[in-house]
Amino acid sequence: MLLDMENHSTLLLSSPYNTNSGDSPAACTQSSSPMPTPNNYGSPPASSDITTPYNNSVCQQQTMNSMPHHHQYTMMMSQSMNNIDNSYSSYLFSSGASAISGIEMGAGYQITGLSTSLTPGDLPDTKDCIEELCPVCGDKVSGYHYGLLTCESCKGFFKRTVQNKKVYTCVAERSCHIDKTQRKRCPYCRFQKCLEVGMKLEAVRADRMRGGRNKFGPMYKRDRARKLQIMRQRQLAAQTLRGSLPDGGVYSPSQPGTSHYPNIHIKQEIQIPQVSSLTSSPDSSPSPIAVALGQVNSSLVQPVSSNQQSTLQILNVSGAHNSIVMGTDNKIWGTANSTTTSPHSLSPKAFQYDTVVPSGGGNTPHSSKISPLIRDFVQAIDDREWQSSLYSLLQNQTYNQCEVDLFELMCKVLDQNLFSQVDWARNSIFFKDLKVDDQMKLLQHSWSDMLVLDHIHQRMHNSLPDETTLHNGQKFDLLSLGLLGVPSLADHFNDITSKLQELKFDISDYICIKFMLLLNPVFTIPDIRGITNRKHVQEGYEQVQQALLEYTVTCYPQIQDKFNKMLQLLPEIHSLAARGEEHLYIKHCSGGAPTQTLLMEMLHAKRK
DNA sequence: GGTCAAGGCCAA
DNA sequence: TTGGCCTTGACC
Repeated sequence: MLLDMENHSTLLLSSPYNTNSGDSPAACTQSSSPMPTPNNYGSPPASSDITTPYNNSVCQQQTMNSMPHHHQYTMMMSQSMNNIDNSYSSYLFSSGASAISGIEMGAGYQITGLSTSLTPGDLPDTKDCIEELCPVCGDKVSGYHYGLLTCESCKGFFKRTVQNKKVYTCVAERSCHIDKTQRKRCPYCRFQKCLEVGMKLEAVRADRMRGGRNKFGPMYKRDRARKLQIMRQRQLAAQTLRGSLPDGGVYSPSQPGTSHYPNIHIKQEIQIPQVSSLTSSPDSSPSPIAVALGQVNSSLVQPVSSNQQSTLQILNVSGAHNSIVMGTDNKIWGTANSTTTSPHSLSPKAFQYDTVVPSGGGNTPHSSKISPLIRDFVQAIDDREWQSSLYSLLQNQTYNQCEVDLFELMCKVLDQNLFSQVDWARNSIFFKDLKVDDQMKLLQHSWSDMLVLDHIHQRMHNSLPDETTLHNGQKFDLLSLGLLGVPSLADHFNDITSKLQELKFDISDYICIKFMLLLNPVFTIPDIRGITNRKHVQEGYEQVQQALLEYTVTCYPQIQDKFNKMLQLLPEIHSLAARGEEHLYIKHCSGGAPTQTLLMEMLHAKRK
């Protein structure tokens, strides 16, 4: 049963959304009745294990195309796609931990006061120097509410909506702009935005108990510490730059979006929302934008607790095509994919080296014989973040949706993976020492290869199934992520995977190959322009190459020439990735793919 | 005892 | 229904 739109026009006219703000008719209607079951509204049947009452919607068929795709992180793209270098550099420059060769006051921070002689000891607290804006409406934040910093108004709105199981309907395009003055006009879009930016349903207490703390307390604390650190770094950078100005100019915060410094972009945009919800913010499973902007230290990511796997319902385990339904916990897969024989195929994990070296027989080397380089690589892997982020995004994007555009959803997941990839690279040895321009060029030429490799890794070593059932009942083809949306590449993909399995491709192989893909463009594309520190890249590549060679010889003596056989598969991976890229590019040019994503920026960058 | 993120209250 | 302010109570 869909809400009758005509009947609701009456409600519409008497709605405060019409009168309180804005001068155009209200865009949405709402119902305060308890949320109906999905079947009441003809939604695709949901899994029986879905316990949340918020999976229902009274909306009409809603595709991702009609969803507000203006994820605010795209607002941070200071340049158009035709200016990929500057645009992408904004992500990298915004890193709190890495090079600050320019200052991009992103993440919604506003400097409201800058001392002219700051020292680490007298830097102001975050409260004194950061004024964040609500990621939902842009109003002033009043504190952490339901997972992230929001204003008091959106806090109350979110609480009422969840507590009272409100059901809203948008009578427009479900992409209503939400800001301080218009937030009342469309509660549907407002609530969608609340979810998009990362407000957490589970933070609203079912028992309505007052006071106390919830499980997010430590996350808020870390988030504060992180923001304070970023703020301090930016202030110090600003101070440095100020000292270099010929006129000794002083930054004036009174001019939004401007600066006296020609190369400093002081943005006064709203707080960067979380692309994914629920587990995404502020740090349990970082959103891609948070990751790419350097707001997240991956080491802070909370692991998915083991008991969260319990409600996973495996609907179908059949050969290589496992199918699962997302439970209400943070776990989406947990069954061994029968196509793999990896000993590490129980669940995504943070790898300890001793668990990933080949075992059994007399060929097992003591881990001390393994290169420290590889040991560090492996121990830095934490696939729980990847898993958690994926789940969060899929859950969030299908929350309260009858039907979503699966291709667009895939693009969003790829985009998120891309942000994670950028963060991984940016914190990686060799790469992190490069100038941002060099980093950009390397990533632009390797991102798709690495996405394909990552997917192979997730399937082989983490039992990623080929399909999952979304909360709204739709099936999502996880394998399409590895194929970059080209189903016809499945055979090629499986062929590569099979060859790697024959070579007993393991975690160490994976991470070394990934590094080699990242650093490889210098050699595969000798004329790549602008790499200023080719020597450093080359040295890094050769060190990883040597470490991998020694590793394969030491640990896999029974596999003849494993090293070279693996390298021979790289062109195949590249070929597959290139076809996927081409497909995505064509889709994008024909308007069939989301715009203003990092994914599309990357696609365009290579074609400049 | 202070902090602060929950829920509650109530005027608009 | 909204949103500012108040109360509560676990955690530090």
